Amino acid sequence: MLKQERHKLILDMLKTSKKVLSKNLSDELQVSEDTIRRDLKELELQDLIYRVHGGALLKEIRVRSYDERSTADIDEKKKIALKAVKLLKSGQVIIMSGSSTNLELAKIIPSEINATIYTYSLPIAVELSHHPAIEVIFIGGKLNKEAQVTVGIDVVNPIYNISADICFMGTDGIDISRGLTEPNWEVSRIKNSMIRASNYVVVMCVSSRVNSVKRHSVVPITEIDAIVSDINPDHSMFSDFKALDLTII
Amino acid sequence: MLKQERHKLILDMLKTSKKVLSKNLSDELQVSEDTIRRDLKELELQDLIYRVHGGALLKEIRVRSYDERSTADIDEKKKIALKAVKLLKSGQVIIMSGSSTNLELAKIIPSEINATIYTYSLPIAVELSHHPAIEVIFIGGKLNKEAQVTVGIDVVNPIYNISADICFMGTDGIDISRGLTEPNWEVSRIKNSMIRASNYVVVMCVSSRVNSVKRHSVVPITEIDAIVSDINPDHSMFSDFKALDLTII
DNA sequence: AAAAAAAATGCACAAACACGCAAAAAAACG
DNA sequence: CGTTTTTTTGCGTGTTTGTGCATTTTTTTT
Repeated sequence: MLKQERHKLILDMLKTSKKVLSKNLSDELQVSEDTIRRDLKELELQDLIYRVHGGALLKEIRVRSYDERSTADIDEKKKIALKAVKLLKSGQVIIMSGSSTNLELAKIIPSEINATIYTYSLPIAVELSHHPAIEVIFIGGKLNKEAQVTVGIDVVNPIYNISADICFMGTDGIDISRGLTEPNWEVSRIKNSMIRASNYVVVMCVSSRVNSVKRHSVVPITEIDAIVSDINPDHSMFSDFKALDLTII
Repeated sequence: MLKQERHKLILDMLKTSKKVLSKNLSDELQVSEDTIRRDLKELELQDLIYRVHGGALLKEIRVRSYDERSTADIDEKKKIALKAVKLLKSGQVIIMSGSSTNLELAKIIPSEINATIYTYSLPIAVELSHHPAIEVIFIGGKLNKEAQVTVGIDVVNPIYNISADICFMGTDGIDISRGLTEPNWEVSRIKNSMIRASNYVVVMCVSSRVNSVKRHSVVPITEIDAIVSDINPDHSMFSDFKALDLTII
């Protein structure tokens, strides 16, 4: 394995797990710890990582925007993103809704994944624009400044022409009888069309919001294929969903 | 086997496997490692591969280019933005192209201005989303990561349905006989449709680029209503434009 | 304070590299 | 067609780079 390959792998690992241990790296990459230390030294010199005793930590490239810092349940959302990223594969056509969970997902997509992603979220598009291999299609429309997503009929129409392999849908409300629900009517219509355009629908939901219902219906629960949450998929909370053949991750 | 044949094969291999080793190549292509090294050296000189000890890797597109470009002539662009902002009035429907000059303009729009702005530039949309009274319509499409704008047929079509009061157009080339020109073909088509959708067209151009011609034509000079530059509007450089009844600001 | 873990340092060695040169191959020319 | 010129290739030389190991120093843990 080439030195640069190792460097890339180390950076990718850091991106997803935020820390790496020299010991683990030497084991996984099949080189001596000395070599790993030299690698980390180089990466530190390039200002790409923050080296500490025992390994290295992720270097925060930029101070993240204010609204992101204040995001509720950010740790839970990062957990969800870590599980969801495993569903991504090269060659897929992907639709991503405009949730903060999806933003976390966008941040940790490995650089070797080569796929097409449709989104109508400004921050997700910005994040993905730094990815070397993802083709980004932004769905235009009137910008909702609060949610930083585009809304309106101009968003719904183009979605009808998409045929996606997988849809990552962030949500505020999922319930066994009422299905997927959403507080904003316009967003509910957009989410509905996104789901109808996708072969496989993954709902990402923090555990505290499972079994909550919002004002506007998006789709019945039967339209959902999988739920990714921050907690153990064997939790009793999900038993009803499992009975309906949903995959819990 | 000819040298160019090898080069092509090497590039093909790189595309599929993302890395090549000099040793393997010399074995597969039946030439000495020295020859392979010379090949790789040439390909590196053409910026097609990233050469490393032991072989070569796929060249990753640096996304930094946009940030680099946006800082060129930044003082001139701020001057232009200061002049252009005076043309903005509440109630207008505005189209903004994706230049760094327009980004500077977006930053200084007074908070009391209440207008609708169409744009296809990611950074401009992000900037405008912080404005309290501007309604932002983002024109979607495939994202060009380098310029951070959307391009393609999906951008041009929606513009035909717009009717705008004023269009702020950043440019790399304006010339009295060739009119507005643009290095990127797709962008030239988008700019053309933007101008046709607008009542009044303002071209913003740093003085050093006045009288420069790029590859693709956007519109003849007669379609332009005003030019905003960083220098004195009475400069002799503009006398020809004035004769055609263009406003110089 | 002692023990353990990790890091720095110096060294050895193999692999990969650069450079010059000459042979071979290809192209250009009369 | 043969000859000259240019390009491409392989080889010998010495140099650089990447890696692992032993030893010492530093940091962390107990």
